[in-house]
Amino acid sequence: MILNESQKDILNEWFEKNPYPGIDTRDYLAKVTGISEFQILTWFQNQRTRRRRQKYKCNFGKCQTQVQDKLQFKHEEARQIRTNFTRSQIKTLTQAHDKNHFPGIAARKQLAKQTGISDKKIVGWFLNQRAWHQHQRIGETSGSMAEDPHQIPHASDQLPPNNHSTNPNSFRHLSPSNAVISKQSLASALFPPLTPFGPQDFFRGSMSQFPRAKRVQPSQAVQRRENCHVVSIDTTRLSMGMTLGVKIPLCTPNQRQCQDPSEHTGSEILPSKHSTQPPPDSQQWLDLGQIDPHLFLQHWDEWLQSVIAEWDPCERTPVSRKN
DNA sequence: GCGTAATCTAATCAACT
DNA sequence: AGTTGATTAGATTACGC
Repeated sequence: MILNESQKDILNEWFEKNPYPGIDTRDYLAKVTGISEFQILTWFQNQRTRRRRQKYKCNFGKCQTQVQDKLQFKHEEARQIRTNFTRSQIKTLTQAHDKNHFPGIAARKQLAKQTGISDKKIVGWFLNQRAWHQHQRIGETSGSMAEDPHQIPHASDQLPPNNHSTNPNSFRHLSPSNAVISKQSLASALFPPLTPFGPQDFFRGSMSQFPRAKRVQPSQAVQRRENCHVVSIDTTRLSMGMTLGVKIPLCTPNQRQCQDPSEHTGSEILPSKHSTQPPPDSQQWLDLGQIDPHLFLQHWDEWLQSVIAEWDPCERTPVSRKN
């Protein structure tokens, strides 16, 4: 869908006033422009990202200004009133989620019709549900790893059946023994203090100057894994205070295909959007115990140094990117 | 205070220009 | 090749109970 000029004019005008419109403004704009509130939301999100990218290209003041921008508009407009889904709605959504974690537009429309929930809320519900499952899975994996230090976490494991009603994001309340360590801790353990903004900023999402973990779309995951040999590491064995499974590219810095370690986060191993086939099994993943630790450490060191050497803070990526 | 819907950023895609 | 709308993960915020 392409917005026409008058629609863009209206949105741009409102964007100048407030890049963080609340639900009332978005509803109003939806009426005025004739496009959905969800599309308004998406348009503003894309605009913020792209204008920021232009504005702060090669600008180290980004972090500070971003925060200021957000604080300036935050809370000025109300959020959408929190929805309480009914049991039957949750049941319907959960059943759909069991069948397919990535419903397309057609499936969502069907669900919207069935439940009376808007497409936007369905998208949000599935997002939160997947997030909950992902962290639940990691939590279970790290918990079991503690019992069996030889067990390698395989991100390609099938997702467990959805037996709970609704508790996405409750991973935040995992007990310490089960908790997935924060990305900040992971970053501080993985990266030397050469990063200009320190480990705290490294993974801070909106604050990040250094690229955050690169994601792979569900439909891409299988393809990329086939092109890159990766070592799946049980990081609990590295005594670095980490419990999150990390996969490290087993290739030299000159091998361009798999330089970015973040391409191999667990999140990339997702069911294909267009396929009901389970992800390839874990046979392609090498057990750390199968390789020479010295060889591994050498590659690891080489890789780290290459990332640091190649990283230009003015560029958004430490290594070459597809685009 | 807890559970979780809503919202954020960044990365990425496909379709279009 | 650049632009744009859409979708995703992961993180965070904030509302309702």
